[in-house]
Amino acid sequence: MKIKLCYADRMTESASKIVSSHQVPVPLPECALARAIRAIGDGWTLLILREALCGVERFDAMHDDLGIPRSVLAERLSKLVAEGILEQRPYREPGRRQRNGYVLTEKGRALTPALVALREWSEAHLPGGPSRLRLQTADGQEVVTRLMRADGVVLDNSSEIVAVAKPE
Amino acid sequence: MKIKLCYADRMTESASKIVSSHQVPVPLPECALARAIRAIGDGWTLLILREALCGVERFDAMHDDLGIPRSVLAERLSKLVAEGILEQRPYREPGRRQRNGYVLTEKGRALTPALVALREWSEAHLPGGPSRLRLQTADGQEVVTRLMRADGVVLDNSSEIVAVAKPE
DNA sequence: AACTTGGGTATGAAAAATGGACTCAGGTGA
DNA sequence: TCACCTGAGTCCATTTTTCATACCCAAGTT
Repeated sequence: MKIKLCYADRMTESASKIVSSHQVPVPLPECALARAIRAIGDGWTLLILREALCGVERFDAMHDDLGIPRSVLAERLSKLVAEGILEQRPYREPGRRQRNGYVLTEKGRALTPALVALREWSEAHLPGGPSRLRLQTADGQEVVTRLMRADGVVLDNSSEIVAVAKPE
Repeated sequence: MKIKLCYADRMTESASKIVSSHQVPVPLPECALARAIRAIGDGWTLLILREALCGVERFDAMHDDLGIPRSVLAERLSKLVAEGILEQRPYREPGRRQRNGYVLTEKGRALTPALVALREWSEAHLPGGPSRLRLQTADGQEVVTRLMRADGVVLDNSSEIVAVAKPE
């Protein structure tokens, strides 16, 4: 997947044609969402982050859980470490030699809301029955995501959201 | 990416070894998050959803914006339509023949919180400067996502979230 | 009739994923 | 000591996707 570094001229030539605030071609390099997708937007990477969120740290455990080819897992793990989303944590079991596991960094843990939102969407809109994966607080309450306005008012899911391009 | 249909035996054999509530290998088919990732977790698909969220409806506009190969775009769009995330909306410009655009269904719009969360993560943790893509309410206030407990209390981002497997 | 345009297909080359074998280091048991 | 085991990878041949470019088609325009 080769993401283009810049938009074609469509934006400039069509800028005056934008009537509604919809139809907003923000150039990819100036879009935080596009950058996030470039960083973690691939199926195996997201599943690896799910494992990490569940506290699975070891190469072989991830390999067994996901059925991912070892070479792909190795490549994705090192990419996530290079990006600062995972870090290696050496550990040793009694009577075993030292090995490294992979755990989320602060930056990696900050992806929790996105993963929770995906989980909620899936439960609400995809077939497959209820999820056995629960994400909860230390005191056992389920965690959910909600859209809010910047002033803290929670939005119901019928509210209209519009995408606009900030003037450069 | 071939996601395994079921876990290896690790879960059953290791079930008693789970000490902390971390290390929770929920089988992939019983995990809503895994199902969401299988449905939309690939880079081009996420970028197409971003276009749709921005109100871009036409094949050629998406092609120009993303630089995606036409064949890949055609394949992804038809998959999204088959999954009920996008729907074709025929339109005709004056003096032009009828064509179809692609717009989000209700199910597709329900992905907004996940995409907003990704955008926020990117702005907070990836380099690249501020995003020009703004998501806001009709009255112009920025929209954000927040983690909450089920009882409505907003969690700050230092709160500990634990993943647990519901008993089957 | 010839030309244009949006919205796709077809095709061959290039890149990535897959699955299985192989490696390597350190610990264990005989 | 030496053969063997294990976790954590690397290597490689085969298959599958992507990529880029060219081509196609239907309706409207000149």
